[in-house]
Amino acid sequence: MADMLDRDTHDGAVRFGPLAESLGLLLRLSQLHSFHDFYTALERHHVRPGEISILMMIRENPGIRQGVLASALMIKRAHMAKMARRLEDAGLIERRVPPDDRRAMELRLTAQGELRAAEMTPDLEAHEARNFGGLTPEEAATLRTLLRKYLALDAPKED
Amino acid sequence: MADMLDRDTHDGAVRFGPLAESLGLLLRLSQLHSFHDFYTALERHHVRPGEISILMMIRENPGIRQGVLASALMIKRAHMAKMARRLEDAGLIERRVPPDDRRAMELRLTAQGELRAAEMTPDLEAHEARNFGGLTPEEAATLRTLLRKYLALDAPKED
DNA sequence: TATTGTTATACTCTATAACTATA
DNA sequence: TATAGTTATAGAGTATAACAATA
Repeated sequence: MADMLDRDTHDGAVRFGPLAESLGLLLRLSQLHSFHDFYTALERHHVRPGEISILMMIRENPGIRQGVLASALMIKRAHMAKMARRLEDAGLIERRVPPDDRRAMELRLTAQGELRAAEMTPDLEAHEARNFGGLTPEEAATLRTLLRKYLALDAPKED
Repeated sequence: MADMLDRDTHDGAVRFGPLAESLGLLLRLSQLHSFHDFYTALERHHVRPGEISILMMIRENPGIRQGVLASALMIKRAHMAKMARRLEDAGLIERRVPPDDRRAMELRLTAQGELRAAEMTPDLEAHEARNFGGLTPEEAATLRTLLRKYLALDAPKED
């Protein structure tokens, strides 16, 4: 269908060419695609996109230190500091200086934070259940497995 | 080592919990992971990350219209207008109003743009060849196939 | 009326470096 | 000296809405 195009006047289908083999671009477009649904699904909770994963990760790892969380989520420390402060101001997390290292900052959900996280969970799950794009559930499972391996998510990581 | 954790004082490995099944988060982290290498590999060409895919896409689709390109790359029209203008100012692309629709704007690489694209190609290819993360080349190929299907990249798309 | 591109604005995220207080 | 977190700043991406020209 696209083979009748004038070589120099584009009208119909877009050719990705070698870029269709670019893992980086495919990941970027896939992330945008996924994000679009994510955002509309979670919009009503009035939490910023980046904050949701932080809340959920703190729920899974109570007492996690800011820097550890930042590196797990590939967020810069400087940015994490701002977001953590904001979540504290919003009353969703508590930040506590541990006695053994007074430079550090441990993060935990407050009761209100737990509530908000619980409120968001159904919408998150609905988003995940819907977020298959053109994939079958089995293909989506394979995709997740490959992404985890790509990220070496189970192995310990350096900064 | 991590099994002696107090339920509430995190120190060792980070638990992703249900988030390890979140396609959205996995895509986001993977994209950041990939981008990190991409950025350092292409840094010396002094072209912004977003501009590289635009140049490469115009090379593949000479005469493509701004809006079509924007939707293919999932960039908002307003943003594309700025980037296209910038690339034009840099002398890398030419923007031409087609006679059949004088609202539109067709994009083509200039000679200088072709040169820059050609200069970047080896670094792009080196990045792609390196960008397997923890995957085997076969797994990376499967990952690309799944992402293309997730994106329905071959099928025509709505806005 | 609808569409293409443009401009303007505000917000989010990112990168960097300098700073403090602790270790 | 090195590390954890903070602050400040600049840059890049994104979302939205209002607008002009054209269809």
